Amino acid sequence: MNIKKLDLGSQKKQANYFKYFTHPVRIAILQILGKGEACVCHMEAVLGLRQAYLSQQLAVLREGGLITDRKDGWNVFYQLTDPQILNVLHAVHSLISDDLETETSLVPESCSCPKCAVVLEKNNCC
Amino acid sequence: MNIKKLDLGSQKKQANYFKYFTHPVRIAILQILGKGEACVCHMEAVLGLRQAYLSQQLAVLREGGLITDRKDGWNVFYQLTDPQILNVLHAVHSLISDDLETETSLVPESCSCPKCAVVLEKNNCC
DNA sequence: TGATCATATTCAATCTTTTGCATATTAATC
DNA sequence: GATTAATATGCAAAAGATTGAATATGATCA
Repeated sequence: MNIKKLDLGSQKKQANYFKYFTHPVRIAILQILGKGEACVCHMEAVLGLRQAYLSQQLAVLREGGLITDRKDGWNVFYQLTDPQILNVLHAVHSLISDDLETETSLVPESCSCPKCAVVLEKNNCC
Repeated sequence: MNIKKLDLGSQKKQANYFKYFTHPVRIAILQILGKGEACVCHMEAVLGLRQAYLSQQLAVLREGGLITDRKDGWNVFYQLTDPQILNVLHAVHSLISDDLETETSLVPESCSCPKCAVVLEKNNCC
């Protein structure tokens, strides 16, 4: 039997990329950004997590090139680098969802971040 | 600011599922099975990896429900539980491939496993 | 210029995954 | 029934990821 180890270069790249998706908070962040750009304080409100912790996970995604940031005064707004990232999430979701569970809404009861303030005024909904 | 931690149940499930994809050998296995069922000795020949090591990774995928096995005499043939698993691989591949790299062929120079023996006889190719 | 608000970084403890080695199981053949 | 071929399992050391606490940066406002 021919035992010659392939280098699996392409598979290594893919495996490494998948690591960005192996954390519930990172998935939640990507889902939020899938609906449009958001600042850290917004995610804080939506997810109910401490800022420092979110900032760590955002750094992981930023270093992986999945998200980019844009500074605007006090706030830093993040967005997806490539909307195709959502395809990855959808592929897994449709594979494992029992289609009975209601999708977590990811809508905060209140959010005082600059973006949401406007929306809340108009819609009474973030 | 409203700090009420969501449970992120759906995101946890997804994050856990992604863990099956974070290993180059597991990705290679899924790619091989994407082309049809295969026995362990075939993957051994294709990937040039030791049997015990492959068997460990197969156990991970089996326990995760991504693959199922079928015994046939000396051999155990594996196959994908759900062909949609390939969608996940494709979504990431199209996201990160520079489209210049040639896809690793995953074709062994020789393979004496029962299935390949037949193919090799006919095609001189596994 | 000093206080404050939003966000980022560092570091260490803990937990999980990976890897390699040795050994076990099971079905077929002699 | 002993042997062999194919595959599986258990365990421990090494490597990597997660988490939390403390602290740093940098823009704005008074």
